[in-house]
Amino acid sequence: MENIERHIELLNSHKLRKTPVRIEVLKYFLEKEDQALSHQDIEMAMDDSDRVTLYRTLKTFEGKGLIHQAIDGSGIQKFALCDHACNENHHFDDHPHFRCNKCDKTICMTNRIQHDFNLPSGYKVQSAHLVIQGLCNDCS
Amino acid sequence: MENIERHIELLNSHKLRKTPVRIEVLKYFLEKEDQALSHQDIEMAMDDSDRVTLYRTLKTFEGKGLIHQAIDGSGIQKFALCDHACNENHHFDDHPHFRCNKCDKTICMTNRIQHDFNLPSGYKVQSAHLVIQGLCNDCS
DNA sequence: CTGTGTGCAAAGGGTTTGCAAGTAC
DNA sequence: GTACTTGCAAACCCTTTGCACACAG
Repeated sequence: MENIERHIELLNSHKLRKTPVRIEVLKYFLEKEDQALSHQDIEMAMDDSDRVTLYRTLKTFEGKGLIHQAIDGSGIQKFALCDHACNENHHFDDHPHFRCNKCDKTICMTNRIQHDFNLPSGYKVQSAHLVIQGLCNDCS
Repeated sequence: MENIERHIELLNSHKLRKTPVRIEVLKYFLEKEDQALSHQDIEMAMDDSDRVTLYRTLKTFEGKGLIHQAIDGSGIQKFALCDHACNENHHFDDHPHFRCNKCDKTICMTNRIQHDFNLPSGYKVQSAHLVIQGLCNDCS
């Protein structure tokens, strides 16, 4: 499919109405595909749109498995596009996130996190998140 | 030194006044030594004490290198006691944190995080945090 | 005694809720 | 037409700031 139509495909496949706000938000995520975006990042990129609507849009997207929260140590909620394997029941976002300490950009990395932690007995692993902080190539 | 006097030792060595609030907060951290505690956790454990004072106490402790923020993916700030090697200039908290998805308890693990990430060129690592989520021994 | 810490009140900022009007399908 | 979405206002946190009084050293 054409990249220009991916947002339509994604909304369809997740059974979401194709409203102007959702299209605009999703297009922005696709444009910044490897990045995790904060509410503020997105809000600034939108034409006008209401803050509240954006909160609800993100919550809806998250609930439908279109985006997931990325842990990056900034203390701020950030969201990133899920990959194709995700749906509303299962998220597979076990890749590391790199956050730049200078420009605060957060990038989703592609390698998988190794799950061989030696936990005390009785502990069960369900997911793991690796956050790497440092300087990105623009800032180093 | 006696364990019962560790809070006094710690306040002395970090050049902090031994006020009742600080002693009570620090005692609680020592009691929960391997855990990362939220503001709320601590507030509930205090006898009465003011919310604002607790914010300031935690900020002071963090500034002096007595505690550090732990990233656990809960979205809430949590703090854990620094180990002996930490001071106001350097924190060495590169151990994984385990958060229980059921009881929300966060535990500091003892093993070190491996720093052999293969980052794209131009990227510089300054710190890394590993968050493991699942069920703790009480909840599994 | 002096500088720091505490507690109260109030301000600030981000997030959520309620509701009426608008829109996708 | 119906159910979902949007935008505005207001409520609701949590966190920070200002200031006068209290207290550690």
